[in-house]
Amino acid sequence: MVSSSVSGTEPRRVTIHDVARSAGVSRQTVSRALNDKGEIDGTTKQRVLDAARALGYRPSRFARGLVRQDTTTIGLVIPDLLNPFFTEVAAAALEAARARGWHVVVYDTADRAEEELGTLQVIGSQVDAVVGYFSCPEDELELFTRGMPVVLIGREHHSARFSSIRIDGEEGVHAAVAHLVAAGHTRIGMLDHQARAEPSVRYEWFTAAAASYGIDPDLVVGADQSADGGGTALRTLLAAHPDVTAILTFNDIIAIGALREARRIGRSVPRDLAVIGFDGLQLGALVEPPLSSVALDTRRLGALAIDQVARLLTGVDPLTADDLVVRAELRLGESA
Amino acid sequence: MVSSSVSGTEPRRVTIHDVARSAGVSRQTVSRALNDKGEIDGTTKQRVLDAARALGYRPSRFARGLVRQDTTTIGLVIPDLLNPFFTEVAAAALEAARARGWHVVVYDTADRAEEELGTLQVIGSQVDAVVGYFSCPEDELELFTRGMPVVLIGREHHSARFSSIRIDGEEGVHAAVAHLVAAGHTRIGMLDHQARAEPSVRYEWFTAAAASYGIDPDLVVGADQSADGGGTALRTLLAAHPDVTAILTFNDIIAIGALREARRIGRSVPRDLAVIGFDGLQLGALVEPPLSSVALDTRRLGALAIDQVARLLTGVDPLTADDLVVRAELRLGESA
DNA sequence: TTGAAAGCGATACCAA
DNA sequence: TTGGTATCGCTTTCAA
Repeated sequence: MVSSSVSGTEPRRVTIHDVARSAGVSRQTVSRALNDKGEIDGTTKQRVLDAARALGYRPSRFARGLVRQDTTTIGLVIPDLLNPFFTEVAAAALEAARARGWHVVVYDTADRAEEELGTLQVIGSQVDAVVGYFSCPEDELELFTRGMPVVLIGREHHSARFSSIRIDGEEGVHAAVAHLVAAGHTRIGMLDHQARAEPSVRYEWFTAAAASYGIDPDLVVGADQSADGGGTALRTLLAAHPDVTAILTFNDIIAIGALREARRIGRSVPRDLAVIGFDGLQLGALVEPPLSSVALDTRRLGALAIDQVARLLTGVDPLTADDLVVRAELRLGESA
Repeated sequence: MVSSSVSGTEPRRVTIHDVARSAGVSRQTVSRALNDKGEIDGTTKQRVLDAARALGYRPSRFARGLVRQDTTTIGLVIPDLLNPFFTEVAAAALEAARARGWHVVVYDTADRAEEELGTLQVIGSQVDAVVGYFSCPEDELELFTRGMPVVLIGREHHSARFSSIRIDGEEGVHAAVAHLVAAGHTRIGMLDHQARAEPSVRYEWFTAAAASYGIDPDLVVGADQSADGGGTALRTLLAAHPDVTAILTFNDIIAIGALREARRIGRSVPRDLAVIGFDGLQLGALVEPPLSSVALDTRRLGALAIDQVARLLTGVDPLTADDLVVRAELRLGESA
């Protein structure tokens, strides 16, 4: 039924003009009929609608957007949609955006910095604002997002050019360590993020908390951001420090991998090894035993980012760094 | 640094015209400078670029799209981004679209049919094609997507108006049942999808396979599409049929819930209860024991959908129903 | 109730 | 190397 180009002829776009001609009216009348404006005769309207349908007419979003400057589209850039943490944030952002009638274009950078730039290049001319995770240098970010509101998530340092939502896990991690200490643990290890050269902020929170309890903070090993990475890291850690009885991890995925590995090597959790993750993924409730975690409110994270975009876009009353914070708190499962 | 409206004045858009005036050149020269065309003096170009920067100029995507009819945006509609199955499909679709330089606007309908229509209404004027899961009646779907390519996923019946990717799990389910039978199981239950009135196609595959082995196919109970739903359903099933020693489930999420419930009630998996899911989620590898599943190639699913969109969009050589199939195959973990 | 004309903000094709 | 003009497809005045 849909007519397609038969003999190599380009299927030239059906415009409002074609509909007008076919219905024997002017373009503006077509516009009225299509947009449900009043001031139009019922019969005429029907005739126009029929003609439009017959021709398979679809208004150009560009032409329409050009005239009624209203549609807002934001670009959401995340490193990996398959990582449940980002998925949760994305879902929250999508929901908050939908509530405002905005569209969200999602870009998955596959965790590669070079993809980020490519994405930004493309995005730059396609969205009204950008929200996301970026690992590329700020000056490049700045270069590619000129004049556009940008809200960074979970990126600690930033220039005045950007808004950024800070993840504050200091208290949560402290509570986690306190919980472990109270349970009698004295040798607490950490499976940190290994990708970056310097230790993560989460590790710094851990060392600070450990210090306040007189715990040795040096039982740390880097882990790849995956379940397998967590398993491998746990093995490495225990090989070096067999006396470790509890671990904190950079995130829940790593923790889940550690859980699995512990089971393999016959360490019962939490009896022989207590495990506390970070992020508070819904996924944590599905594993055995249910994961304890320093949990983040991902819904709030996504909603906050979108809220700030809204403020930036209208220019009214943007939130300051003090408000752009999501605090993590210890949520106990059964793994610690 | 970003100038915003100070005294209630609308922050009128900076156009190419403003830049031209500020740089003392014509609009076309500005366009040349911005788009890296040749035929422009280096000095002039720099002057224009500086002016643009100073003014915070950003080209209108609508105006640009209007004249260079090239950008393609597709709408991806999924019921729930938090459901790992849809996430996997979405990730695959995103990747395939990116490879083509397309943009993907993602809409989460929160599993509600009425949201689907609202989404379609909005989407209709914002994208060039639609890919996704829909549960609303076909005629409504048709109404809201007039003249636009639509690729449905995993929806069995469909009018000629749409393309649809069929999920064929017949052989996979048969293999699953064969595997269970070979292991000595004779009482095999199924935790089906409960939302719909009629039993699912997956259940039909199960009954067909069961029949060929002389297995009673009536040990079925509906489950909510969640881990908790799986647990509840398993409880119900075992209460009615305590002699069941193996189950198939509508999907992996339900299976994972069943796994957890089995553990709670002291049934060891797979010794006391064999479990086989459906979907083959990556998540299945994280639970204990690793889930056996009738696995779908979600990457292919997403890629295939995007491929068909491409064909539909250009009008060349669209795939037929026979090609639009993704077959599921049994992938054994340790749960059966 | 309808239509003519004037934009919306950019790019393309000429001519200068 | 530049600038004028037409054009993309649609909506919005303003007249008729």
